[in-house]
Amino acid sequence: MAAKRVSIKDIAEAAGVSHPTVSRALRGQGRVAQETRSRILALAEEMGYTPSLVARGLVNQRSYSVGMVVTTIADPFYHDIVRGVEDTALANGYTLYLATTNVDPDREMQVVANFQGHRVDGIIVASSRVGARYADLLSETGVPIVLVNSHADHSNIHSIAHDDYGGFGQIVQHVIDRGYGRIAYLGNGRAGRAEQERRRAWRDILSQHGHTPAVSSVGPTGRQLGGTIGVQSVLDAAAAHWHDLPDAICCYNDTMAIGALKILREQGIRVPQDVALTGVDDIDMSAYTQPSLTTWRQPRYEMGVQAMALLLAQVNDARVADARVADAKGADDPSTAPSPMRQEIITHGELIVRDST
Amino acid sequence: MAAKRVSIKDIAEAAGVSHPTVSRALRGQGRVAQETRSRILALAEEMGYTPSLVARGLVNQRSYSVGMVVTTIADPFYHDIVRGVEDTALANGYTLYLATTNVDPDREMQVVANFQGHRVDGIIVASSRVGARYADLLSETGVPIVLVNSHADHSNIHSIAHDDYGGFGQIVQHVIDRGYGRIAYLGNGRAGRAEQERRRAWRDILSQHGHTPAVSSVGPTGRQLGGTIGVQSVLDAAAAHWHDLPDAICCYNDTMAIGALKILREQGIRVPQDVALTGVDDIDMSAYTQPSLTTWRQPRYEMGVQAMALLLAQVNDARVADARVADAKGADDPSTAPSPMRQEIITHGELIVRDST
DNA sequence: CTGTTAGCGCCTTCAC
DNA sequence: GTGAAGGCGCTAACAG
Repeated sequence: MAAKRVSIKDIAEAAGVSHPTVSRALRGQGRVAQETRSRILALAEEMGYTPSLVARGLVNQRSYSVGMVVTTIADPFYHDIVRGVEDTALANGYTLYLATTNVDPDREMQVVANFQGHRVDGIIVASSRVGARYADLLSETGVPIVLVNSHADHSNIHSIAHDDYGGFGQIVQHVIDRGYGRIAYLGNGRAGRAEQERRRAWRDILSQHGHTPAVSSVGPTGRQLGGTIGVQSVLDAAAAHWHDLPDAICCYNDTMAIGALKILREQGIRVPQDVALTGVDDIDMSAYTQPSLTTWRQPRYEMGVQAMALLLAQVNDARVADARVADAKGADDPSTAPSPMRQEIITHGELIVRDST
Repeated sequence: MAAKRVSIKDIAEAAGVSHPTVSRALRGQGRVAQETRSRILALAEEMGYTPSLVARGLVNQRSYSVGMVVTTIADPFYHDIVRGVEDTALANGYTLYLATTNVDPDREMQVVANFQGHRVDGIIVASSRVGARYADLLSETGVPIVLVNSHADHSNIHSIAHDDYGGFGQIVQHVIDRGYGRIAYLGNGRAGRAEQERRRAWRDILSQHGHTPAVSSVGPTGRQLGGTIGVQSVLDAAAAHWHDLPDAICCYNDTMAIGALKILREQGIRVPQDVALTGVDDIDMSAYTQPSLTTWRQPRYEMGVQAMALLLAQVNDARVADARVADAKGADDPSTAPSPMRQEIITHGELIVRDST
């Protein structure tokens, strides 16, 4: 039933001109008589014309779309990143393909293959583990790539990350400043780089202050359930090592801390009187828990914006490079080859002190 | 630098055959000699060929992509819906464009325009208010549409919704069964159909039991902050009407209930001893609050799956219809016109009783 | 079984 | 200023 989509040919016919003229008029490029143009524009409007980005993409060799892969959108950490990416994409005329993978390698492959099939102009991977793991695969597709909170040594893969080491260090420092001595770490067994950085920060800061980073554990996931399971291990380890409760537990993220909070409550352990607790991410919920959570806030939205900006820069660079290659065809001077300097942006967050410490 | 993308022409040349043959071999359609085919397949693999869905889409008049618009992915309610849609899309060879709009009409328009530009094969709108509002706009694009938790009277717009009236009724019934008498409702001033249904259920069930649905209010948003602000209004209204606290407050959703919980706690009001509290959605967090939240769980993932299934059915129907029209060109018998019966699927959830009642 | 021709909707030279 | 070709990568007819 759907009325046949109107094309520039239809408009051309209706206006009594040729398609190229319509094309020029619509895009405001090339010379077109003022009168002709306005007539065409009116006609296009009236006929309900929408340019086909797929046809346009075919000739221009760009799809005006980018693919984004995240592990899961259920993790509040990614919400703002996606928002930042989306807003920036939209503002630049790009539409966003979004795919979630749950750290499933097969799914990841399929998704990237899909993106390639659709000839996305770039891919953003926000997935603390998968990104690094599939860097090779991603890199050989030839599509510009930006990694969020992950990194790879490939020269054509840029990245934007948060200073997890510094941030978590400040949390641990804060806890020490508050006077807590026996400080445990509850990590996320499923995370990659971020987990390593945070654990390392915990160890280093503690050592610098003469404390022993002896008690730590990991939960099976970075979600509430992972927190409940992990905190029990921490308590057990603390009992074994200190024959007592820890003074504080620094968690991988807020969500795990909230899981931990539940277990502590159930065991009659008061926070922060008996045990202090911290998270990371400053998710919405952290201000509403009982007690509210001391945490660390990354500039997530900005990270998303910058990730997309970085991608756009690459896309445009690639086009410039292509043009250059095309111009210089035959005369292949290696010095004209594009030099894609790998760029890595590091962002910094801020400490949010609440009632749990 | 990116090596020129390999096309079927390149493969054809390498294999010493023509492109159409390569095309046939790759798709396993039409007759191709066993030997030729395997040679082509090997070559394609070796040369790293990926079919261009944009070129294919241009000739087939389908993009193998669908657009999904949600108000925000920060609302846990949408996570599973998106997952369901995405999984189903992927399983059927579709890739998903995702756009968030924050109930902003302009944004909504721009996003839909983008989708049209990319010639998506269908659009899913999960946005309790916007969907209904822009039904006209959406409908005239001629693209198959499925509304989630919203509805429109256009014959070509299908929808899938949850039985909010029945579900919320069961929550209220549960609260009554628990013996609470003065039952207030805390709504979401930003929501559309769902808000109306839930409020109506609250009113009806109360009336049926001889209670007066006198005290209610709305928060400015459906998030925690909306809950904090809204619950204060409810308390004020209760004080004015009953000169006392309400016995129970039924909230629009879990997130608002969590906001409310914080205010109640700050005012020394115990849940559920002084006031019982309920939410809707059964978000992850609801099992981890203090006390844990009695709530209602919709089959969200299934809703997403069905929404996509409904869309696929429409897409295929449309194609069948197009074919029929093409066959019958000239002989325009109105009885051969496709009859798109509007389909509306209603799903049902389940009550989750926890400690807040 | 395979090659030729044509065209999806658009843009980009190039003549006129 | 405008129109006439040609082609992006692929598929759908038809020949052979």
